[in-house]
Amino acid sequence: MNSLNAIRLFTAAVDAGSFSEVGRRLGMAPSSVSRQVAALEDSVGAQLIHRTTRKLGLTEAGRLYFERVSRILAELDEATAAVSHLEESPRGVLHVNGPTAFGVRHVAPALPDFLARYPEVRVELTLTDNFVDLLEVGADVAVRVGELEDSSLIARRLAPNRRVLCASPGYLARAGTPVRPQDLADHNCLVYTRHHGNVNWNLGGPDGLAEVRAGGNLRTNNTEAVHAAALGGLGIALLPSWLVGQEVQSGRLVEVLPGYRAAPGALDTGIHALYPADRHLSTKVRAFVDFLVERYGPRPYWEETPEGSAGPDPRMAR
Amino acid sequence: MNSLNAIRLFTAAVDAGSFSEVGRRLGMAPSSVSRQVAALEDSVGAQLIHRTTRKLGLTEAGRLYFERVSRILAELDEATAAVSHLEESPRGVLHVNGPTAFGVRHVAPALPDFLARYPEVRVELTLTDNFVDLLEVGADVAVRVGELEDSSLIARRLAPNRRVLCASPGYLARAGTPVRPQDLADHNCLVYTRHHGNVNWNLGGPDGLAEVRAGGNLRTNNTEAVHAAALGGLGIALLPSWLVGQEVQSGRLVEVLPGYRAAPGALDTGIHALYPADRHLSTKVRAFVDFLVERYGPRPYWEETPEGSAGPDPRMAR
DNA sequence: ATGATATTTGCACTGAATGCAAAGATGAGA
DNA sequence: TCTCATCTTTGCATTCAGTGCAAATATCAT
Repeated sequence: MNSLNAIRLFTAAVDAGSFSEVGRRLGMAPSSVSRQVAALEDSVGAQLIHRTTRKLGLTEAGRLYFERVSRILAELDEATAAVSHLEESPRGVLHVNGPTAFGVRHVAPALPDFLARYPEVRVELTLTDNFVDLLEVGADVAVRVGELEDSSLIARRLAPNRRVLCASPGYLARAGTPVRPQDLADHNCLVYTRHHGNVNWNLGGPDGLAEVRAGGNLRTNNTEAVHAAALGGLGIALLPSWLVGQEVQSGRLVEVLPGYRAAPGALDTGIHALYPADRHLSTKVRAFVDFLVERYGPRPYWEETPEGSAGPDPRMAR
Repeated sequence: MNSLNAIRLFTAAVDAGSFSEVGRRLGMAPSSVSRQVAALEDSVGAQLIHRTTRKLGLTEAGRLYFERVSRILAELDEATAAVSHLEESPRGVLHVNGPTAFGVRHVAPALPDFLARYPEVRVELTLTDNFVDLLEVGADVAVRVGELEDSSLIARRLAPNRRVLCASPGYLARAGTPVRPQDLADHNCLVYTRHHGNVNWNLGGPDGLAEVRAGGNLRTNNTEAVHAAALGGLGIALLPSWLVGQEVQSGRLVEVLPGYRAAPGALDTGIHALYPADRHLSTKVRAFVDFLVERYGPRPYWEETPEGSAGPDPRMAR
């Protein structure tokens, strides 16, 4: 098992023509150089350098070894430089993982700006709705909405995840607009069932928490289906603001009971970027997470209401 | 300055998929593997492997580094193997240096047998009459006749260097044959002058040393010239046996005062092979020197006389 | 839930690498 | 020819990196 340092000293000695000169250039004792080269010769089992007090001369074995090894050292340095280069600035392929609904609406639209800012980065975006192991899928960073599995990953908060009640103007015109949480019992509530059961909506408002039994003629485990049904005027839905915010702004949906929000629960811990807790966080991951934090900001664009501050204190949902 | 061992452990970890497995295969503690890889990551400045308690996953930097580095490691092992291979058996180029006269007569004629025995060796023979630095000319081994410069070289005795008196039959018929050393004063002595001066011949015989003033109408610093003159019948010469031995055997020259030899002096220390005093003597040099020792033997073929043991005890010249 | 196994870190220890000084060797120059 | 400067090598004490063990923490399978 020959040491890399010994090989470097050997080539340096060939270049310099003297062990002492190598010591001078590299700031070490000539005896150390001598011993390292001698150890290398022992390890390869052949004399590499003929030594005289005054001159060094390469053996045939030494000449052969030098030619091959000096090229190899250069390649090794090059490989190290290439890896270090990767971390000088955001560069290379960035694997991003996230849920489909959020990814389509708020990650993919952000990528043009991100890639414009970092031209040497290429993004591979994989959108999956089941929680995947970052290592399994080979992702560098994941965007997660809601629950954070406890793991060795680092979570950086990107935005709050607030759920609001909303319905289409058509439905409200037909069925009326609730003014108190209890009124929901008389409405067709479109229920997203994460797992079986749990059909109650916990709403927080000016007068504290109110648990409302939500029921109607649609229950599904797919948020998009709830969304589509609400847009179609089927009833009142409890949906995340990032999903309906812009439709509320455009008027295609109307916020119901605007003073009330889903009480913070497992689903409402916020939107986070997750990445491995490595000692060396790659610059491309850091750049991407920073970019998302900056883009969503403390108050994401999907939260903005046309009237200004119509909603309750946004800190409530934190 | 990254350690070669760390790189080997890194690639081993990628191959094995686990630090513990590497430890098991290489017989070391998993913690050592972990630390070496961590140190490598610090040295290149990038995370190479994502670690989980259960799985290892390559970073993009790690993938890039692994691809390049595993090939480089293979090349390095190959280079080491190539050098070691050189020393498994005599192989490669053997640079031989020697004096012209001896080389032409006794080294070059030996090479066919040597090369036949060691087919993988190629010989580069350089014959020079001035003493050269082995390192300067890049020689692996030198054959030297006579004086040995004191140096760090190892000298292995190949044969004695005896000088004998001889003349052509024609000269002796014309000028008579001396029977005592003192008779040489009346003969035309062909003098080889190593440096200026020193025209006396010190002869050893049955009755001890005899210093004879040698003089004649030819003095030269070239042994070959003396040789040619003696063959031409100009006079009596004191020449090394390796130069005239076979001509004495064939009768073209006749030994004069056969009981006397040049007394051992600087020129008569013998014929030696010189090679660097390296800790690793290359097999090709050892093979060549052994070959010459065996070929010349304790009594070189040029010393053999037709009558058997006509000359004095050959040990005298030692 | 529990057990087996994974990585990592603290800690003590061993061995390799280092620098310094001295010795031996060689070439240049007086 | 002698002396000096400089080179390589070796002995010796010291330092530091690398190692193994044990404990802590984390994850997957049962």
